[in-house]
Amino acid sequence: MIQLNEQQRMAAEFEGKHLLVLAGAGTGKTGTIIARADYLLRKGVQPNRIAILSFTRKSAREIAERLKLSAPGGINKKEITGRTFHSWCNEIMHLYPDHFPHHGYTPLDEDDRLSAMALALGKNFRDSKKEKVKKEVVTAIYSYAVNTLCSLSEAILHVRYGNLEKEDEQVRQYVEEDRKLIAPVIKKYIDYKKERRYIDYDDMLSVVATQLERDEALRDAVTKRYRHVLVDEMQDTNPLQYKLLKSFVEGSHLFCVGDDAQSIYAFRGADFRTIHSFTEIIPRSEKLKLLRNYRSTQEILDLSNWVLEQSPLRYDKKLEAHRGKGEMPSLIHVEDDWEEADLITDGILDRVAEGGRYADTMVLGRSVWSLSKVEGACLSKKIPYVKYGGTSLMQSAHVRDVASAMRIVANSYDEIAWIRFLQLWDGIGEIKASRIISRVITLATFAEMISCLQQFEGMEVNAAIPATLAAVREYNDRPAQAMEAAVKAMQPMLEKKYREEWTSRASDFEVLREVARSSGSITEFITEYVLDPKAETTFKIGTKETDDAVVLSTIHSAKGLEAEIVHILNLNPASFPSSRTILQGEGAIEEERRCLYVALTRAKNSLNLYRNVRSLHTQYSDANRHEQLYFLNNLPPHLVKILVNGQEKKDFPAPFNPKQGEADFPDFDFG
DNA sequence: AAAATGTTGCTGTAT
DNA sequence: GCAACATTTT
Repeated sequence: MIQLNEQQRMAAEFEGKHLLVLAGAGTGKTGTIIARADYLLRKGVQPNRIAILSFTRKSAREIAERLKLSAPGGINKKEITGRTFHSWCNEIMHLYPDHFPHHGYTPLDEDDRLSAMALALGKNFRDSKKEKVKKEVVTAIYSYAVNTLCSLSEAILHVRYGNLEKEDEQVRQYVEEDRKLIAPVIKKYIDYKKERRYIDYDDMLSVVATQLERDEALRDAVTKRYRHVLVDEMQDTNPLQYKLLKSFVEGSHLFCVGDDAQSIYAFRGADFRTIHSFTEIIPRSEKLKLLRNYRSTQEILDLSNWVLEQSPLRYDKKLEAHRGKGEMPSLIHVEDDWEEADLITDGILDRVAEGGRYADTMVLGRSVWSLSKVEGACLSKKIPYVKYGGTSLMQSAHVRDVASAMRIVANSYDEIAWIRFLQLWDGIGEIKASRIISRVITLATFAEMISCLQQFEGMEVNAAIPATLAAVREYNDRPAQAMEAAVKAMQPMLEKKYREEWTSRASDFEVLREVARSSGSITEFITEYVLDPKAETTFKIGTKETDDAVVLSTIHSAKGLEAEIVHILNLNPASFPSSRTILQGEGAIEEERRCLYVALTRAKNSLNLYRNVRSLHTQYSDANRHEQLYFLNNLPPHLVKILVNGQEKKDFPAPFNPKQGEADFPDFDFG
């Protein structure tokens, strides 16, 4: 059994219909979800009747693992799963295939979705101002509209003109003109998906949410199946996910846990204010608060509270440390990213030399590549680490190459896979590939396709192309072998393409084969892998497997985690908030502030912030504005210890602020 | 004309 | 690590 305080126990053993638990950082949110699931299991609820939902794969996995440790004996622990909203929707489609024509479609990951949108856009798409519109922007607009259930105009206004005055006549005109141009493009993208049997991430939620709302029989069946729906990080629910949950209000029990101050997914359409109105919107629901922080020392919470107080928004939150006083957080002045990485990794080595663990330290960055210098320093100093967030194996070129052959076998309409697969072969480029695709993609059966490729009229087609596909097809029900066949057949080209890198890249397929082994078909493997591509990279010391490793993570992926020592990279003006955010208006800036708050509240004992001289200004934007908005402006001196070159100082060295016309780099000896 | 190779610049956070 | 663009080779 799990140790709980009075409030946590009340939540876990709640006997009413629906419950919302409002809980600040470190008050045991995840623990309460686990305790709730544990309580239900002990009461005899079958594990597959409980859906535990989260927004990131990592926290979903974390919950499942912790629950397995505490779960009572006599139950099948394999059936305990924590899942993302997306994988849950995929499961529902899988369980009730008759209600979903999209069942078995090829899921598009973010890169594929952009490729599909590029095809819909055509080259050189320009808006009414004759500016080139990027596929990324149109995709963001469409995604925002789907996730927030809003109109295309509202989405355009939010994504493209978020910082401008909504009521302005000129702005309205821009939006209207954009809408006229973009609407047909989006229609084309939607038609294209249907034609090619594609389903993107947003569709997975949208299809299931809509079908559940419409189809009473289905809703009955699904709510009977999932009696208890437990939602972690409720503040990150967007309107589409909320719509999905509403189908469960009548037949199931909702148990939601959240914290408005930790909402950092507004970019995905989340609105933390929905948790404020939870009890009004959901009938027969109650609210509970968890107040006491068990994680951090008071000094860490004082700084976190202060950051939140600077916001014009009111979060009605002041965390108090159950643990009492500790060490003061440090704000450390560094010259550049390399010094930053060096200081942090040296600190890790010192601690380990004194008998500490690698796993005591967590390094947080705003983006994945902000972690790269620290990663490099870990590699060169032989520090074991796990890196969360960022590109998974599936996004790396060699895996996509091999997967393309498997995808064609799974879904012969998959044009994006065809393009990639064909261009791997000698002498086939964009033009020849599209010629082949246009003929092959209309054929009804796999056999016809193969024979068409074998005797292709008007062009010499390498016989190895149909041979490869036929070989992969042999193992349709054994994805691990299918992958092996694909790698074998494609090896000569892959070796040529990746040259001396090939040996190290080839070892990735061994890892992937293990994953593939648990899937029953190629289609299933592709779907599961897109939904959970195991994005973490682990560095081991020698060949020894170790679970003691430094954690490198984005702030987003670190939500729900904690560590003794936390380092936060690049806490400079121009980074917090970033120049990009400043252009997006106040909402984005406030989200950025919450992001910082999430990062600060991960620390248990030691919190180290780095202020990096080199990134104090960027070439794009107005340094004054950055200075003005910097989240650590007017930081009261009693909250942090300022360190410059290891010495405690009263203040920072003067910010490096070049006058106009002056070189914007520090003195450098060119001799 | 099409493919292959080289270069530059840029990347938010997640599913 | 890759996409978009530029240049060289087939």
